[in-house]
Amino acid sequence: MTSQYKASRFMALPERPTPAYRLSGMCLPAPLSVGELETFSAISRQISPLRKRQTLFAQGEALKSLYIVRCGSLKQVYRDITDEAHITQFYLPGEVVGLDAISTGFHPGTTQALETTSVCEILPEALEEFSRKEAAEKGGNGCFLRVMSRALHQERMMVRLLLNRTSDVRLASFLLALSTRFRQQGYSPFCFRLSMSRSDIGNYLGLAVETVSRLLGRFQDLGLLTAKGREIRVDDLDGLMALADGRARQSIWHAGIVPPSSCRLAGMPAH
Amino acid sequence: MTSQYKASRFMALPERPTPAYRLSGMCLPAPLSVGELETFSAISRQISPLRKRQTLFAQGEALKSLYIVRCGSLKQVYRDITDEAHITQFYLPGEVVGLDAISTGFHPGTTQALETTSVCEILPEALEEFSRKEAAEKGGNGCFLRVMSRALHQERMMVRLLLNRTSDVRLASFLLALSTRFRQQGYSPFCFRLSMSRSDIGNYLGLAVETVSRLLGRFQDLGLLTAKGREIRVDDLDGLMALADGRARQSIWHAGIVPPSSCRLAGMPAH
DNA sequence: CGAAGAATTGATTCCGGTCAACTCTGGTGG
DNA sequence: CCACCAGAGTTGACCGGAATCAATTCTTCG
Repeated sequence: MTSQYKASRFMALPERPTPAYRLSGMCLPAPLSVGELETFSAISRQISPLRKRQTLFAQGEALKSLYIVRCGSLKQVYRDITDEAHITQFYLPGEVVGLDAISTGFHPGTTQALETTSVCEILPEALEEFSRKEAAEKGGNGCFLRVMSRALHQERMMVRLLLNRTSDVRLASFLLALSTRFRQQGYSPFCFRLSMSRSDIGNYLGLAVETVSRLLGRFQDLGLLTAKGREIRVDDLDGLMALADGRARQSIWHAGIVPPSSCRLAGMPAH
Repeated sequence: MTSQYKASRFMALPERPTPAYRLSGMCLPAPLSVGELETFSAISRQISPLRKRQTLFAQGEALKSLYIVRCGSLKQVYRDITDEAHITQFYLPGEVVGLDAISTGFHPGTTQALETTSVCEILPEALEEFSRKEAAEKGGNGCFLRVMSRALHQERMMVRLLLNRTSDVRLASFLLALSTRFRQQGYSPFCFRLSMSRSDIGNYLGLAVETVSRLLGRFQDLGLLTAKGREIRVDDLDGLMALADGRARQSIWHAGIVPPSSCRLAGMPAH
């Protein structure tokens, strides 16, 4: 037992000792790796697909099972005491739904399908059995815990992303995250369909719908992408990434193309 | 085995079936309950206290142990690729430090003491042993997982808080969270000392230092609290809570007291 | 088709960031 | 002991980004 081994006891599969992470692509919870997915598949069972707008569970409902998204997508909506709705997560294929209910035993938000969506159910008995076995083998440091830790970390990065960043950076990061996810699922990272509305995106990113719309228009003017309704085609991935990493020269409104009238200075006397 | 029991298998101690949570008091990771604290204490060992500014571990360092704060406080600083520092957490007594390192095996941020601070170390061997036992007993649904789930949930609430809320709501929520924590630790919830600087608070909440300073002044004018340096006295807890829950009548700048000059209109010709 | 929701576009407002000057505090050394 | 200084905190003036309000237009879909 080397000291190297000792030091890495908490580790699952050491991924990489990255000292600093990029902000871009941090907008969505990390999916399970292929190996993890297989593991969980073994203890889960498919349930009949959800139609658009159908809910998987409602806010306040007791946690019965965890779920893994197979295909399609869901949004988790948390309604606060002032009855305002906040979208706290989008769940895409490969992601685990329900982790945030474990502490209280009740779901903190309603989760509903954005399109026809199929999920697998991880029954508690199966998970229990699985955990027991895993714990015996690896000392309680199983992939379940790892998934959770990753979600936690992602969430912290998300806070940072949304906090000090301008609207353009937020949206660019979000789109890149989606693009990455689609690539991981074997779809084109350049051409995909948004399953969520503009207002869902705005809500999630803390932006007004109008801002999302304007930004998409602006990205198009800059040649970064083409948006037709909910169809997105990424034309300049590097450009988008530069934007998302804050590495763009200046505000996108001053990057050559004519700014919209509302941003031109109202030439007021500088008395 | 009733269906009630079955439905609550994932649950630890069902806390309450709250359908909607308040945003206020969601600013800090939940501490361990007394029971959990005892449990972990049994498998941890005290290490020599940290002096102010001393680091517990640095960003990128391999995860060796988890820690529980005994007394004092720490901040976790994440430095991004543009070398900007982001405070991702404050850790107060009773909180577990290091959970977000489990997925990669490396700490995503430097963690340093804000004041003289003592922590307990949870050695990996002890935790392993503990988890194994717990898994055998309760089917892998131990308090460790619960702590993590809670942290995840807290983090999501935090995002919501920072995202759509105005600066006054953010700061009020933050102060209330601190107040609550002090009460839980047996200290006065009305009278406490901030261990972090104004700029730390600003960084954490995504506000400029100046804004934090102005808001504290404003809160004082409104009779919500008294701030003298880092000493805080809460004078109107209900008022603060109303503010934090967004249930305050209107913007705090229009609540009677004279607004600062910079907010008065500069009477410019409206042509 | 017609109605309801989604998306775009324009005009205006305002919150909070930035820059700048200043004060206050605590720590250090002559 | 006090002078000095650096960092923390406060205050003011100004400006810009994004919210808001408002008016259309474009999509779905019953």
